[in-house]
This record gives sequence, structure tokens and C-alpha cells, in this order.
Amino acid sequence: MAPKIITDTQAATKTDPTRRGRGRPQSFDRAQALCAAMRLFWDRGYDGTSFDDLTAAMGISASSFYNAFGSKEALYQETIDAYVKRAGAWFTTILQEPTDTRSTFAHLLTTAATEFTRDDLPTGCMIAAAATQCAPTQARLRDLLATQRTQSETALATRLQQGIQAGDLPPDTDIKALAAFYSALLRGMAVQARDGIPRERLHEIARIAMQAWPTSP
Amino acid sequence: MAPKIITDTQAATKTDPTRRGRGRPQSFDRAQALCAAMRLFWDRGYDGTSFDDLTAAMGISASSFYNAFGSKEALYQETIDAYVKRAGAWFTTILQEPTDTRSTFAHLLTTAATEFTRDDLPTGCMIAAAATQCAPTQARLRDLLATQRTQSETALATRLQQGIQAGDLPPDTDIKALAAFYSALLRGMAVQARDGIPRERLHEIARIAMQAWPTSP
DNA sequence: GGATTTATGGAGCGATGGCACCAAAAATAA
DNA sequence: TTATTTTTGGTGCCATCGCTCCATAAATCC
Repeated sequence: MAPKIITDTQAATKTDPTRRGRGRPQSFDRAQALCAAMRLFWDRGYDGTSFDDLTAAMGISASSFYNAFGSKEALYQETIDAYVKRAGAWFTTILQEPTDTRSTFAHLLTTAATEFTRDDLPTGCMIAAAATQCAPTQARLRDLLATQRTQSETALATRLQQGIQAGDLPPDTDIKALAAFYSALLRGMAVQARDGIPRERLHEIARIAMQAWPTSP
Repeated sequence: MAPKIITDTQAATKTDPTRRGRGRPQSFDRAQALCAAMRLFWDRGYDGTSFDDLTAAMGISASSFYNAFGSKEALYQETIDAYVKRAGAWFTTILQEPTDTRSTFAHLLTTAATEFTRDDLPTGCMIAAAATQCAPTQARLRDLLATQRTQSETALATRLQQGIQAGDLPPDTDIKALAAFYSALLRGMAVQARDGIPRERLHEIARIAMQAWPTSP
């Protein structure tokens, strides 16, 4: 397996939608093809999605595929980015809401319950439990996903820290532990969703989880 | 892929360690080979573990492999059984302890924190987040694991129900929701463990999770 | 000992997976 | 128009994967 690493520059160039240079123009909608690939990876994972599955769903040939996306792994990375920026945008959006910290987290959990069980998208989360068990040759992929998970947890911790500064939380609150708790819960909820748990049950989980919110002394 | 389903009878026959019939005896320890396979599957998952990986780790040839275990998928099923009965036995054991319900669940979570971060076994849980994303051809595998997860959650619910009968819990407690909550948390903790979270952090998560325990009215 | 039964070693097979190559097509630049 | 640049379609390659087959080895039963 060749270590083809897509650099930011390269990705940006390839992604640029306003290219109007010379040469034959692309005959397909790149963003749309990327979205189709994202859904497939989301539903079946990296290993579970074959090259043929991808080209079929994207409606392009192998040549176009490699010309536009470089490799299966590079495409996967792009779909992860697309997921974070689009399908999973509710996460960062809610963390930026101007409500008090407790309400923010309650909203986060209930939204997760709803988003994880949409009927117009694959259930669960594309990242939450992906590539936790994989071959040593997939180490880059595993690290990529673990990094994404860590970043999500860090975002939770950051929001909690703001809560302390705003007086929403006791100053001695163990921020990292609390972030880890809600992070673990969200990942577990994502797994439940993939197992077909009803949306309402996820909402009950969210309600119970808020019982663990720190009490003022 | 041929749908080779190992029947209970067949599995029992193959598993019988006291076989002393005629014919050339097995040159390897079946239980030991099974254990080696379990560790590999646990660490790398089904897709991430190749046939050659298995035979190498088990120290046997392809012939012996098929003679003793039937197929890769049948072996996987056996390793799941072995995991539930041995490496993951702490789960059912703790649920049978004669302590009060709250202490039982607290013990369950702290033990999970410890077990998920052992240094003599793969981290996390073999089942918790396995095959949540896989190809349609792996549907049987996915269902097998989803069933295992459901059974674990049912075991939690059963223990909670006993808690109500013993007066440990308010009679109007939503048993299924509470079981789903702790089930989700355990799955999330398993993912965290695979991402390399420190054991102590998992213990903090467990402590916070017990704050969500129902209060007497 | 001879027949029977079961396990082993080793070679190899069919399918799939991810990818590379190349001539043709379709655009712009000169 | 011609040259240049980029995309496309199609074919094919090579490694791996899970598995099979067969001759042989090693045990028991008669």
C-alpha cells in the first residue's frame, strides 16, 4: 500500500469548485459524488465499502475517481471532513449557543438522540465508533478517527470551562472528567442507534444523563 | 460466500476436549488456539484479521484450521462465545453479586474501567462497538454482535427489576431507560479505552455516571 | 499386521480489491 | 486551425483473501 498522503494544498486545489481553466471539464458534480461516498462510508465503514461500491454510488468510472479524489483513503479523509462540516455540524453549532451550560448540554444530548435516528441519513455517528478495531496497516485511519473523537471531547471540555467562568458550574468541577463522561455517553448512544434503538429511548438516555450534572454546593 | 452455519451439535462435537477415538490426534491445543484467535479478533476486528494472521497466531496450517474450526466466520462466533464466558465473565458475575443494586452497578462500572484497560489483554470490549459499520454481506455478523449487545442490556434491566422488588429502587423507575443509559455508557467507555484513555479517567466517568442513579422520592 | 479413521502439510485456485495505463474526447490558448 | 491541457472509458494487472484438495502421517480397532 503506497502511502499517498493528500496535502492540504492538493486537497484545496482539487476541491476548488470555481476552476475554469482549460482542459475537458468534469462531467459530474464533485460535491454530490463526495456526499454519496460519505453516506456509503458512514453506513458500511471503510473496509465494508469497496471500490466498486463507491464508483457505482458516485456514478463515475475508476479513472474519474482517481483523477478527482486520488485514492480510496484520501476520499475517506475528505468524507470525514465533509461529515464534520455538514452532517455533524449540529454538534459545534450547539456548543456555540449563548444559553447556559446545562441547557447547552441538555440540548446537545437531545439533538444527538434525534440526529442519530434520522431516516434520511445513516443512523448513528460516522466517527463515534469507527475503526476502533482494525488491521495494523490501517493505523493511519484509526489515528485519524481517534483524533476526531479527541477533538470532539476537547470541544466539550472547552464549553464546560466557559461554564465555570460564567458561573454556571462550580469552580472545582472536574472539567475533563465531565467532558469524558458526556463524550462516552454520546459514543454509546451512537452505537445504540446503529443497533436500531428507538429514538424515544435515546431521549430517555439523554434525560437520565442530565441527572449526573454537577449540583451547586 | 457460502452460508456455513455451525449448528450447536456440530460445535459441541468439535469442542469436546475429551475425544479419544481413533484417528491421528490433534497436534495443537484447541483451547489455546481459540484464545489466540480471540485476542486477534478482539484487537483487530473481523475484517482486520486475515486468514494468514489467524493461522500464524494459532500456530496451525490451513488444513488444521478448517478441520478444527470450519471457517473464519464459525471461528469468530466461537471466539465471541469464549469472550462472553471467560474474558468478559466479570460482567455477569458482578450482576449476580448479592449486594444492593446501587453498589452492584457502581461495582460494574469501576470493574469495567479496570478491565477495559488491562495491559495483558486488548483494551476495551470485544463486542461493544464491533461491526456497527459493515458491508451488507456481513449482515449475519452484525446481527450476531447486535444480539450480544442487546442481551447485555437485558441483563442490566433484569438486575434493575430485581432491585425494585428488593426495594432498592423506586417502583416507578423506568427500568429499560436506565439499563439503556448504563449500557450506552459502557459502550462509550469501551471506545474510549481503545482510543487510549487512561484508566483513571474511566474511573472518573464511572463515578460521574453513578450521580445519575435514581433518588428515592 | 491390516484396515479404518482422523489430522497434517503443502500446493494452488477462484474471486475480489484497489489501482494503473492509455488512447480518445472535450475544453481553452495561441 | 493547431497545440495544449485535462477528463473519461475501458482494459488489465497484481496482491491478497478465504478456502479446497490430495497425498501422507499417526492414531485406534479387529
